[in-house]
Amino acid sequence: MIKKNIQRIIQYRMCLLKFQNLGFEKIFSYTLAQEIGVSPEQVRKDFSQFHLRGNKKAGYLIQDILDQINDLLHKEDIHKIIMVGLGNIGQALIKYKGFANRNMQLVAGFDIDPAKLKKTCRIPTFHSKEIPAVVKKENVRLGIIAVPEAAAQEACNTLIEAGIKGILNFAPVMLKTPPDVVVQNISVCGELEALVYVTEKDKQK
Amino acid sequence: MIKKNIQRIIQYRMCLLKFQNLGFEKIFSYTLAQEIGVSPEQVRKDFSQFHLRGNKKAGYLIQDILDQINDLLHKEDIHKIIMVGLGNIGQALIKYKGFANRNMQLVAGFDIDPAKLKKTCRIPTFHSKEIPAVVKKENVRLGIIAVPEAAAQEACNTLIEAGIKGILNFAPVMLKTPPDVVVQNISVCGELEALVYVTEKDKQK
DNA sequence: ATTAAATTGTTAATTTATAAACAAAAAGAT
DNA sequence: ATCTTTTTGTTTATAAATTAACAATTTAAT
Ligand SMILES: NC(=O)c1ccc[n+]([C@@H]2O[C@H](COP(=O)([O-])OP(=O)(O)OC[C@H]3O[C@@H](n4cnc5c(N)ncnc54)[C@H](O)[C@@H]3O)[C@@H](O)[C@H]2O)c1
Ligand SMILES: NC(=O)c1ccc[n+]([C@@H]2O[C@H](COP(=O)([O-])OP(=O)(O)OC[C@H]3O[C@@H](n4cnc5c(N)ncnc54)[C@H](O)[C@@H]3O)[C@@H](O)[C@H]2O)c1
Repeated sequence: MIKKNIQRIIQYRMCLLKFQNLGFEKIFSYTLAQEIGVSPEQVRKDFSQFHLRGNKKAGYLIQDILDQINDLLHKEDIHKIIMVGLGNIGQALIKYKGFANRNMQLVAGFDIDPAKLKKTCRIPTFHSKEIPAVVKKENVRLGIIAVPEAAAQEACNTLIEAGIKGILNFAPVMLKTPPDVVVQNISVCGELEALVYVTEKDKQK
Repeated sequence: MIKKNIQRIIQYRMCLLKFQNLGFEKIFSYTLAQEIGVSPEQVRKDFSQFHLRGNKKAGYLIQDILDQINDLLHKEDIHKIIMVGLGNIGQALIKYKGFANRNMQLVAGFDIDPAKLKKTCRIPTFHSKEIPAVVKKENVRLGIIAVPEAAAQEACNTLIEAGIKGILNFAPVMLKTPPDVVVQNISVCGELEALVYVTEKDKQK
């Protein structure tokens, strides 16, 4: 549902950061293309569509492109996220150190199981009934659903009701949402099934 | 890289199982379409491409279509998976109960940190140097990478060398692989960044 | 028995995405 | 100063994916 070109822009950004950390100031479409596994034409087309300009014969100025991509992706802000479900996946995400340097911040976790709320934790945790209050107080727009399949739609409804506009869903169900609420699904088993399909097909050749 | 139609077939399967558990024997393209958020024409087109036939005016026989999709997805076999990296994500996956009923089985976990290998665990764990031996002995074709970014390509190379053909990668890097080894990336931050982009764009309207 | 309604499955049209082609500009070489 | 090479950026072409159209068939209704 989300356009492919913006997804690649997100990848280019990571790649540009990598090369910048390696000490480079400029980069060619060819290099970026190789890194993320597309054609150089694709890179130039994507850049063109987002008005990211380089220099003939001299490639792209990494800092310049990064500044503009950061603008596009609203990297001037820190994006607050709440998480519903503090089980296996929930705990793993809470412990994850990688959010900060992508300007993401898990501001609170929620569960209905009092045992899960007792654990000391890097972020404040509350009973799910507190979701509307916290979302309003912290002005949060993004939520992660990490509850069992059976509870996912209900959790989703609560998030929508509270004013969340983007949901990352780990539960293996398609959530029903109004048009102004966007869902991205992460399906570990689904991806593995797709891998089985393609690798078994390759085998036959 | 993996075709969209097969990814939807995987979704249809989950949906068919759901309706079967609800007691239904037949289903219409319209219902499936609504459930996974596509048009009925898309469902019929996908089914047509995989030779999944229904009955005019009577829809699709759930059991029949399931049997055929199960064939397509090689659901007659249990697919063995190994995992490299037993940190936050690795532990969450090991504890995950949902693999079994999708015919997936985590058969071993690997790490280089002896502390991680000491923990008692639902599956056997080994030092990473044992990867080739285990892959060969168990005849594993799928691997999950859940190591830090800096170690991901090395882990990937080890898996490839050992004979793994499909890799699910949680590290935020694009892995370099030969053409016969397929990678699926799971990028939590990337998905969140995409959500920020679309939800902020919606806001402007 | 005929007609109407519903639903599939295929074909055609449209849209979107990717790839190819190439002109324009810049840098460097002769 | 002129020519060659490199690389961008746009335009054109091709391919892939989605949507629309509609004939064919089945069921049910009159
Ligand atoms: N763990 C994994 O590796 C993994 C992999 C793929 C998919 N998933 C999916 O992610 C989701 C979470 O998986 P998990 O392994 O962390 O499960 P889990 O059972 O460990 O955790 C689920 C948590 O949600 C809480 N919960 C239940 N109902 C709730 C509600 N209505 N409101 C708030 N909290 C509620 C439970 O108390 C529990 O703490 C599941 O849908 C699962 O299918 C998990
Ligand atoms: N935890 C999350 O929620 C989360 C979210 C998004 C992405 N990721 C990505 O997933 C990966 C794992 O994240 P994590 O939070 O589980 O990290 P972690 O640090 O908790 O775990 C990484 C594990 O890998 C092991 N390891 C390091 N080098 C290794 C090697 N060469 N061979 C085998 N094992 C090795 C470490 O000993 C450690 O146990 C990272 O790349 C991270 O960026 C994690």
